[in-house]
Amino acid sequence: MTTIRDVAKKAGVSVATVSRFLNGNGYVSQEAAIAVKAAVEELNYELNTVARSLSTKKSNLIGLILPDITNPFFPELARAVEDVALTYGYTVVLCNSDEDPKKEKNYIETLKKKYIAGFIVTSNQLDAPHYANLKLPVVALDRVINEQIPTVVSNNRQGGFMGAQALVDRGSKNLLFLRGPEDFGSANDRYIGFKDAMERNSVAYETVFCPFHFAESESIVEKILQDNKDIDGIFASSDVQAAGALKAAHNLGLAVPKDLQIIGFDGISMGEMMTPALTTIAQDIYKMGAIAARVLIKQIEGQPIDNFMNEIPVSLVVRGTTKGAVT
Amino acid sequence: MTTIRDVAKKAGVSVATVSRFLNGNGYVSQEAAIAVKAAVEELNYELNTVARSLSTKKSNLIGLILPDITNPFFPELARAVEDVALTYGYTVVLCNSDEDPKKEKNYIETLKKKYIAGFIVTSNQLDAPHYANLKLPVVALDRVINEQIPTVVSNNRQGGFMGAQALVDRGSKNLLFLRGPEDFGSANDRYIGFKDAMERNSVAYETVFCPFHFAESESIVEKILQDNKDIDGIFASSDVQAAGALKAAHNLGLAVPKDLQIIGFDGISMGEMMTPALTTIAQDIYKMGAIAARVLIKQIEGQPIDNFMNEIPVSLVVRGTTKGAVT
DNA sequence: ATATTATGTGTAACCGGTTACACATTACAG
DNA sequence: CTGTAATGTGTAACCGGTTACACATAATAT
Repeated sequence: MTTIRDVAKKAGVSVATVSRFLNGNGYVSQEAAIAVKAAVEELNYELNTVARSLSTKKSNLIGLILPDITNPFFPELARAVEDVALTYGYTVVLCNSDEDPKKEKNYIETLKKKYIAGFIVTSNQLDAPHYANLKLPVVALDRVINEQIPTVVSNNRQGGFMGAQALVDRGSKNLLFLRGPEDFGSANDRYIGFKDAMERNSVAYETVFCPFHFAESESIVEKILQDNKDIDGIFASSDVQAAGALKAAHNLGLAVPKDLQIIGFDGISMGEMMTPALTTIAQDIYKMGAIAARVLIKQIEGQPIDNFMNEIPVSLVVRGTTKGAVT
Repeated sequence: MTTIRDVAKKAGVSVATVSRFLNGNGYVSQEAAIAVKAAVEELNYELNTVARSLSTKKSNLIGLILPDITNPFFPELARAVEDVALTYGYTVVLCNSDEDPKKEKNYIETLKKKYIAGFIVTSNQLDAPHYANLKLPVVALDRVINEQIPTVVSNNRQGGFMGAQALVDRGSKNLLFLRGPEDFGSANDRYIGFKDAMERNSVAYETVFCPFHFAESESIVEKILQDNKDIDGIFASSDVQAAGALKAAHNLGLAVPKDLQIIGFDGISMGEMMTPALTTIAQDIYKMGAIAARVLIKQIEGQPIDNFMNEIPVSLVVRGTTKGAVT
């Protein structure tokens, strides 16, 4: 392995000059720059990032903390983060916390020791102070941690409103709203938006807490649909829940969307695979991930953050689980 | 940050002794061990892995190369790899190559510079020599690279046979087999198994190449079903393809499984979410990932590898896209 | 003409570990 | 009782970068 000393020798300068040239800081004469550049190319020199990390206590690693890699929403997000990070020369370490706080802490500790440059946090296993005390650049993605931490979220309230309104507009009179995990702020915002819409429309509705997991959603919804035959519209806080609801409807022989309309939330590509394809409030997943990555990198590189709250608009994607619009 | 020198001072020994104690190699007297242990605890010392990596040219990082993080099969695999790696003290870096050889090479180069301990490769973007020349422990997962590289794959031939036979047993007389990407060995094994079954049963069949992507599968299958109304059974080389086929069937108003039976391959949990739920040849995804991780770690730690070819049995999971067994 | 500032470079210490090697002591074999 | 092996420890070099600081020269200000 060629080192910076080899390069220095070949270029006839000191290691300090080589380092300065490589990092573009300090003074380097034109002459020296040319010599170093030639030596680097001739020797095929590649900088050792481990040595650099040891010395600078920095790295080009970004941690992306995900609660559940098995929920398609997160891989789609991860892909966007990765895309952007790579173009800026950062490597993303995916941390699947599996909704286990211990696992998440373990990841954070391990990566801090590796001088990780920062974290993008999409999970909500740990409480806010824990992230705030990290002494590291952090971006909250798809959730709010606190006002000091730059945040990228969808306009969840608006989405909640839109989904509810869409069902009402299409004739649903008895709604079921599937709330997300109680401790998940974005899910609560969706609920607030939903309630908002309910106040402006006089339709009956009920709500139920439901984890973002298919099988649980299926059984919870199936039970409710059996107890309450009037329900003719379900709005889920996530597409995975909606998939469960759709399954439940099928299990009970309900015609979707004729007897029961369903709207999900997320806009994961899996929605298109279902039958009927899922109508949903689509988040701009790629954009969210991309912005989160950019904001984190800005922070890492000490650039000013213009706005701490990036609220991304959502959109209603009408597919098969709702009736044609009743305008 | 407390260093090994702080510990040495506090324990009244040299850094070499501390290091030997920490790594459990070389001679350390009982007395010294106790003193060091106490000092470590008192000072809350934690070893700096970056410094260690620089010195040893080793790390506890494992790279997991995935072709497409968006295909649910891979996150499920990743989870298993991660689980096992974590218990052995390794950290997994997920490398989503996005089926782009350049991206994959970039990952490999970046991680080699970080003294990555080894790779688990599930992608097939690069040719065999590239992986073989890595000078690093490698495990091939869900694909074969060559005989020198330890391999974990499903019994794909058997799976191909089973799926085909299952359709025939359930009355399908005109099969369509969706082949996977031509350069993907495991998919070809599934095809071989399928053909084997075809030779033992006199049923008509046709095959078509089809990428492991939902939308393409849907349109390819829809076209074929329109051209050939006789097809009454589809066997897909992956569940994602099968999802596309199911969608195509729905688009054309075909009753599944009455008019058309469908069997997928993989056993991803998404199969349960579809309607009807997908009958499939299930791979033991968790087991595959777990074994791959263990075999890689064995290699890394210089332990002997008992068998280079780990073929994991598959199983037929009968759900809703096939008729009840005709025994 | 002198003081000050900008430009340019090299030496050597440092980041925090590992480990070769030299040196000591103790145990055991012959 | 001596020779050899096993046990135990410390010093100092090394991994491959970064950078504070000292020093030199050229450019500009006064």
